[in-house]
Amino acid sequence: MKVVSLRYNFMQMEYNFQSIEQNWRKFWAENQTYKVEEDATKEKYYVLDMFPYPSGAGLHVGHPLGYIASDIFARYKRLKGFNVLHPMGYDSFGLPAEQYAIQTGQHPEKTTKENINRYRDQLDKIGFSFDWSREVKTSSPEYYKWTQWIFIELFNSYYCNTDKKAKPIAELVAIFDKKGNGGIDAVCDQEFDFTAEDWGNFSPSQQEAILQKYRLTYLADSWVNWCPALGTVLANDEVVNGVSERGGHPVEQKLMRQWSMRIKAYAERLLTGLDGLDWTESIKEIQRYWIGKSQGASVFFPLWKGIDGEDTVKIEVFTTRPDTIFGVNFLVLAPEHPLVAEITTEEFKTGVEEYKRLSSLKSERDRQSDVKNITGQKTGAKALHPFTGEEIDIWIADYVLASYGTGAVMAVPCGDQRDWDFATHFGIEIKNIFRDIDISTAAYVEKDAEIANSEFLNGLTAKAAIAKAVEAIEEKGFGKGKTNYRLRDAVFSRQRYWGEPFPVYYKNGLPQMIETAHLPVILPDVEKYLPTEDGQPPLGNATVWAWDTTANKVVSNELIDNKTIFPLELNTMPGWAGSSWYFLRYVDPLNTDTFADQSKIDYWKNVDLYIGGSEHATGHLLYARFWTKFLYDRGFIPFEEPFQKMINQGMILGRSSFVYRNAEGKIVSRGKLSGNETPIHVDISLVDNDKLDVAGFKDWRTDYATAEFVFEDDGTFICGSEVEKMSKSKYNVQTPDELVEKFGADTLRMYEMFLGPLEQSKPWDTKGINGVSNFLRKLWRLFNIDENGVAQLSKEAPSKENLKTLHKTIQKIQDDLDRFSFNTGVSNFMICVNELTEQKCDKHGILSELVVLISPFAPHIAEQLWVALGNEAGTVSRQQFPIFNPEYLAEASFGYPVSFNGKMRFKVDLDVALSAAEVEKIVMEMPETTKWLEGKAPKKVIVVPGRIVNIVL
RNA sequence: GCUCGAGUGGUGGAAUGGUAGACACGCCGGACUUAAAAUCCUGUGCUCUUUGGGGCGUGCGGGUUCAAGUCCCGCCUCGAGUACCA
Repeated sequence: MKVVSLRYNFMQMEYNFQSIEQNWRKFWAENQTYKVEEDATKEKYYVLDMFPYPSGAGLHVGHPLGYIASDIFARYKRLKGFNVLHPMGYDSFGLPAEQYAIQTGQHPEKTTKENINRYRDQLDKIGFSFDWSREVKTSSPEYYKWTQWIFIELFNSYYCNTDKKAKPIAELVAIFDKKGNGGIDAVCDQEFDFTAEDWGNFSPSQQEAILQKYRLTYLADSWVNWCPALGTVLANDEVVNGVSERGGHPVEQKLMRQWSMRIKAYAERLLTGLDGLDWTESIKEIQRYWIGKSQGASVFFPLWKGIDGEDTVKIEVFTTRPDTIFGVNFLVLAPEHPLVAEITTEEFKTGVEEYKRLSSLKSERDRQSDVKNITGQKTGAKALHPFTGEEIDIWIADYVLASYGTGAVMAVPCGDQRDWDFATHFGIEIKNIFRDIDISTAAYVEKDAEIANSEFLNGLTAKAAIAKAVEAIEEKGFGKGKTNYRLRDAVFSRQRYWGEPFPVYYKNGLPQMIETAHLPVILPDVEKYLPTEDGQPPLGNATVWAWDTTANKVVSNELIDNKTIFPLELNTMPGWAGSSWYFLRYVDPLNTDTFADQSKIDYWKNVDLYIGGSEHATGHLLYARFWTKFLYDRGFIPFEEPFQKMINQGMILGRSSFVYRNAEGKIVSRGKLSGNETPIHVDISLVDNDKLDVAGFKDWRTDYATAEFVFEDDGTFICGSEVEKMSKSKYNVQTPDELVEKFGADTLRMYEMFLGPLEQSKPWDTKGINGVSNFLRKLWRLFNIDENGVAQLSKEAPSKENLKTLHKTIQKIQDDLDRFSFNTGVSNFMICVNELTEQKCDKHGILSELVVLISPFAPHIAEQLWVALGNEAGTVSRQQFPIFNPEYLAEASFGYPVSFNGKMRFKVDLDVALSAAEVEKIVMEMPETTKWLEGKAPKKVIVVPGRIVNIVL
């Protein structure tokens, strides 16, 4: 033993990861090793990471987790002979940079640039195989020129329900010119009819107002989530529990004129498209829920007496339970419903006004937390039940939402708990339409009861009754069957500075698109990044922000004459604009004529593997799917789903350390706590294995310099710990840089993978990193590298045992990678190296294949060893290797069944690659088999290739 | 409340219905060393034991199966999403 260890120390070159990694980083950059081009002779594979927002805090160890996994996969695919597109960029528009700008007056572009440089620096150290020549930044004008272009295309499109796709708005206008809008089945805000003649007589602004109801992006007054603290509106996915996702500020409802995206037009396709995607069921489920399809009917309830004899006023409600229509006791409108003011009787005017005022004051959050508080107000108006002709009261209540369905419901207290609560609270009589069901204590919401008191629906249960009710409603013209979606159109305006400017100017109050040839409209400079005094968005501060329609350029505001020079839009686009199509730009990032060259798009197509967090389920992932479908409809791209397979990596949490201060101000060790101490976060760099570096702690903060300590009995100071999100303020941030410095990038890469399943959230912990570090040193030692960096290995033929170890590993690693089990992949390498060490294997043939196999995981050491084996530098990173071909193991292998277990099944060693018939023969001739069969002939013999033999009697 | 996911040693975690706990950390013991570090070796689910071995073990209770961590039914706990959606 002693001799062996001495021999290694004297003769072997140490594994010096620092110089190795530095050299290869340089080599890869200089040789552009990872640059890819279209290559028709190779199959493409597109591996993408969700690009980061470059925040000021830099990367912590959690960020690279997904990047490492995708990098391993990209490298693996390259070894298998695929032409791999693996780019990276930055989602560089966003709130933090702007808030920093407000505080410091620095241009967000400057801080963004600094942050990007820092990110790039950190990323480079981890050995990613990104093709950096394809880098995109959403905040660069060359990029957002095409974001603006997509916006214009959306503006110039409508959604045709007949063909179930988006089409140019010009085609719609042509139809209007010819025959009006009768018979057109298109997605539209409102139902109304006009003839070709009407259309011709409308003024341009009337025409435009109509078109806005069809366009896929449109300007409309809508109820939006307004966040006063951020001074901007937010999309639904940016509001969490009634507060803003960023910063946690309260959000209220406000009616504002805003750009919106007609994503609702795509609701059905966004829903059905999920079926073909290889995503986790949970993300699909979240999207399904968010889209929220429900089938039912919309029913019109005429007013009891038309206002001033007018009999056209009808309240439209949406219900999923038309079978309960005879149980309707009253109607409820949302307080914001447009008809409320109109229908309210004199007697109830003040009450209704007051109720509307109170509910408008409530924030979204109050409205949510107030669920148990039942409120409502009678309007005095009455509607007629369409079937029975009964008079029913119309109420307003804020449990009815203006933005869902029609903003009005038919209340069926016997069959809906909320209606029941409401009726009970206000002492409204409840009609029971269920046979033998007691509804005195609660509504009956199940659908299995027999319906009674309902004329033609009597005796039916829900399913049949719904169909029959819809039939009757349609037949009598009271309404029609309808599908409703919870998904709402997405607000697209933000009252911010640091975002894409709209390519829009206003002529007579009507929005005009700037022609593509004159894009991009570049974000102007402003003095202040805050809203203007009169409440305009920050772009209201810009002095050069008007559009000259003759020169086609941005000019000074002073020149605005509304004849040839017009004001430009003051809002900017939301953060998700740029990220909704960036995967397309990577394909051809420098193109100035189009968003990407058609032939390149045709070659690379959509993303094969997308890795990122699941927090984007209802935001980015939905919007990107929407835009992709739109671009597909309009013939710009040949696919309609952007991300075929997706893996969601879990969050890496921080492990915070605490010291405890007692009432006397002493700092107490964990073992000496009495329970009355206050925990204080302490920087984790001062703590090793829960042991505090007391001297360092005293230096850390001046107020601790003279602190008194209560130590453990053995004189050490032990910290407490807790798992929390990694954050600067908790002093628990571990940067990858320190670990790369200390252990090397290859160790970091493998350790992050070794931590556990990729999808799982887990606390960061460096306890086990030595294990990986030892493993790489062991691997290095196997190669017996001499002073000149050359591997001293035997050219002898490998032993059967050597081959078995290698082939088993090749098989397992492929299995692991194909099911994205990177952690077991690392383990299998460890097993392999342990076995080869034990076998004292120094065979060139075995070890060179091992290097290839391990290169996706630990590319730096693999390159070094590859060269040490006498190969050309850089080739292991790009070349195709036959060890991954299915034929390889079949040809090279030898196998035999190893274990007999149970009565009918044989587990066979993994590296068996004999044909099924051969395995069957061997197994059938085994003494155990013969004994078990007792002379009977088996009915069936199932051989799972190379794995398991089942014998069925 | 509803929907989805997960519960395995001291720890992170392996395991296609087929020898549960691979691999790693940690720990115990040993070798080498003046010493430390590094390295290497042995052991390590719990438990009983006459040291041969035996019993019990994958949140709980049932079931299917020759065989269940894995499949089915009912609970418990934790996590995620969502929340008056008519």
